[in-house]
Amino acid sequence: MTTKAAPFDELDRKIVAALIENGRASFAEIGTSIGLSATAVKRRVDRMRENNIITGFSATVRPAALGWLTEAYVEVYCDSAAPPRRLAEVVRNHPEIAAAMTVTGGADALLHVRATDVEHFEEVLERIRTEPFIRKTISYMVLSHLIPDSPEAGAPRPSTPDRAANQR
Amino acid sequence: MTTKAAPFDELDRKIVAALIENGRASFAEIGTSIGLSATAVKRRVDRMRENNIITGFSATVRPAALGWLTEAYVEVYCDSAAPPRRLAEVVRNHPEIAAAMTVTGGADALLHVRATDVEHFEEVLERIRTEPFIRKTISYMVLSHLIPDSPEAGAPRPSTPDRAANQR
DNA sequence: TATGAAATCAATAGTAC
DNA sequence: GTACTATTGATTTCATA
Repeated sequence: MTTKAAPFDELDRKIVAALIENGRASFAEIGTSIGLSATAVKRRVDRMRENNIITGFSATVRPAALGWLTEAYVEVYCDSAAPPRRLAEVVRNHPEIAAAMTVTGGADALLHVRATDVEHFEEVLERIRTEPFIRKTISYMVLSHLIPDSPEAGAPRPSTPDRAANQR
Repeated sequence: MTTKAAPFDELDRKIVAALIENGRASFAEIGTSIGLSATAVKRRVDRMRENNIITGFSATVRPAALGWLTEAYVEVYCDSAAPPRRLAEVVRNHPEIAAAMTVTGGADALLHVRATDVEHFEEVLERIRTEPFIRKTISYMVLSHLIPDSPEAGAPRPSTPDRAANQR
């Protein structure tokens, strides 16, 4: 069972869309725009949070404003059969890795890395390449975003904006 | 002038971190955790929104729950000198493109594409390849996320969850 | 140019229907 | 699904360092 008994309808869709656009919109405000009472909207939101359709709320931050000026995608090649379990552990050890996934194609994984500057990025890369079963990496530096206000052009992981903030 | 007169201090950093973790946290709550009054927190948040340090608030959504089951990164190769202006326009025409950036390396751009399923993805790819100056694309399908709750494992662009929602 | 305290207004969380 | 209500949060005003 992939879907459970979650009657996800058009109204839910509109509520989610509204909350993606403005995560602090009030239930009353959303309700007005879709023709529902605030209470009804709240109950639907609560249900969607229960069902992990909505997993949370977050501020969108311009990373450059916090000192994260460098960004790259890194292909990772592992020894023989890469164990995704272990790879996940490794990835969590480096807070500069904003996202990581296994992918089809030659590489075993693709990392999205954020760093304060090129020097910092090089340091991260060296750290990653030191990990046991990582054989090689290929980096693609991000030059500019073609969709500037997309969520992914956004914030780094909350865990460690420390270094960035200090480096200004 | 890159920074203007924005005295971004340790307290601001903590507020931002708190709001990234929970975008609906109350000012009082944040204030208590960092030793500031709700009023002071609100004023700092307002200032950071003014200064575009915080650009907005958004719900985090599990795309699979909305029917976006397929995800890929697509390298795009353009004819001769690719004009980033035009490329940005093209990218905006395809709502399935969640993020797009120019990158170093062989490719001119890297796209993050979300689709409901493989069939839908193929359709998107054909649409992209039909665009005037796009010469070739190379796709890397995402198999699994190694950081499941990262923001980027999150929602597609608010513009068009329509197709996904209908396709359940 | 910052803060905090108090008053007011709006939103949320319950409850009942 | 709505209506009503107690509580909580947001916001404004004012005083202070």
